[in-house]
Amino acid sequence: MPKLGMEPIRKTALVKATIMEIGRAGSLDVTVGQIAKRAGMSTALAHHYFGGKEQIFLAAMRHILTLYGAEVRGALIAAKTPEARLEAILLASFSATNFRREVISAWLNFYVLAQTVPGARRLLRIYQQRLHANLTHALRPMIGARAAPLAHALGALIDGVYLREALSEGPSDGRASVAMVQAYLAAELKEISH
Amino acid sequence: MPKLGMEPIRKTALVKATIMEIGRAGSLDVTVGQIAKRAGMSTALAHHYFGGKEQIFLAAMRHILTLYGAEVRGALIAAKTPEARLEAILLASFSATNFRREVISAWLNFYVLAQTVPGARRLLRIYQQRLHANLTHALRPMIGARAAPLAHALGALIDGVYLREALSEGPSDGRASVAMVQAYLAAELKEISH
DNA sequence: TTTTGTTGATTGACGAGTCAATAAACTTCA
DNA sequence: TGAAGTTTATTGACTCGTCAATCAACAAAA
Repeated sequence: MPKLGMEPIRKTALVKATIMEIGRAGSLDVTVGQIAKRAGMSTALAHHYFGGKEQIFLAAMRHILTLYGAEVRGALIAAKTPEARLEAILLASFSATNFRREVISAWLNFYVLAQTVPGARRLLRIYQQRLHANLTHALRPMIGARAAPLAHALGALIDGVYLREALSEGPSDGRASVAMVQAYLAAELKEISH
Repeated sequence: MPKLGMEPIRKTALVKATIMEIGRAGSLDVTVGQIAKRAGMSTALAHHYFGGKEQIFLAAMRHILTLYGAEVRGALIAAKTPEARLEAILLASFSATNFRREVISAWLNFYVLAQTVPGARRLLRIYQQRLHANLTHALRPMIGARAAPLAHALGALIDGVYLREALSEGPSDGRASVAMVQAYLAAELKEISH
């Protein structure tokens, strides 16, 4: 019973199902059949809308990156001071939306994907550049030229916290992670200002 | 012409081939055939010695972890002061042996593997605990009770640097990474001592 | 009747693991 | 010493399962 305008509905269903399945499996060893089933349709339909498995993965990755980007942007408009901007970025990075096991697992696997699939690599680069730009922009008024290298380290630290979270047993604690990164930041900032 | 005592030779050949293949593919999507071919033998022989693909992977992971552990231990015996101990750990972590693309890629993929395979998870935990213990031990004389949380952050930072290295185009620069982590450390240490 | 939605069935490829068979080296003991 | 038996090394060929992708066909809306 084909109602029209199914395409966007099916596509978002597939994207969400993909993220959930990757999170469940903990790897990219997820069949189109599993994804399609979770999204409530046949494999053939998944192929019909996306053309192939790789494109489904890329769409899922794009979706996660888009969500994350939107959340950061939203938090940034309310932040007026550099300090507030930094906090906004951190809070968004470790928010309940982004700091969930499935999402973290998907993220980790996208890193793997980016090693072989140019499209995935491009997407990940965009995320890294945006994060770096946001951090640098917030840090520059505070510490000038040393903003760039510190932003670099901060980015690595954030990624590292994500990576470890992918392995931890218990429920993810975003607040603790934010606190840790902020402690680092505070130390670096105090150090620089003597 | 079967000379005896082939088992250890074959096994190490397979382990090395596994690491190289994972590095080449950038993922765990590596067939036993590819591994066996690179190691110069038939698939059947690989199965004969290891029993299955998973065990080959685990052996490769154990090998990497062992190498890393040995290097850290070796660097630590020469280090007498806490500062020297910290530097030793960092230098070993980003040494030419451990900070090569294939090894980093294998490392990243072992994180993925650890999400599903209990054996892999156990191995990775051991690595994390050892790193944490080493860092804490070096830091305690310097900052007492604050050693543990700082070691936690340091571990995450190191992992994060690794993660980013897996994606970077150019050749890996271990020295720059060491410098970055040390800058962080210096800031934290100065902060704590007022 | 053309476009959009949808699926069951099928294909073609690939890969893990098994097996039977072969051969060389070691062991035993008559 | 040397024949008989045992263990270790090694592989080609095969089985069995899985999965991405395709296709033919049907349904309903425009």
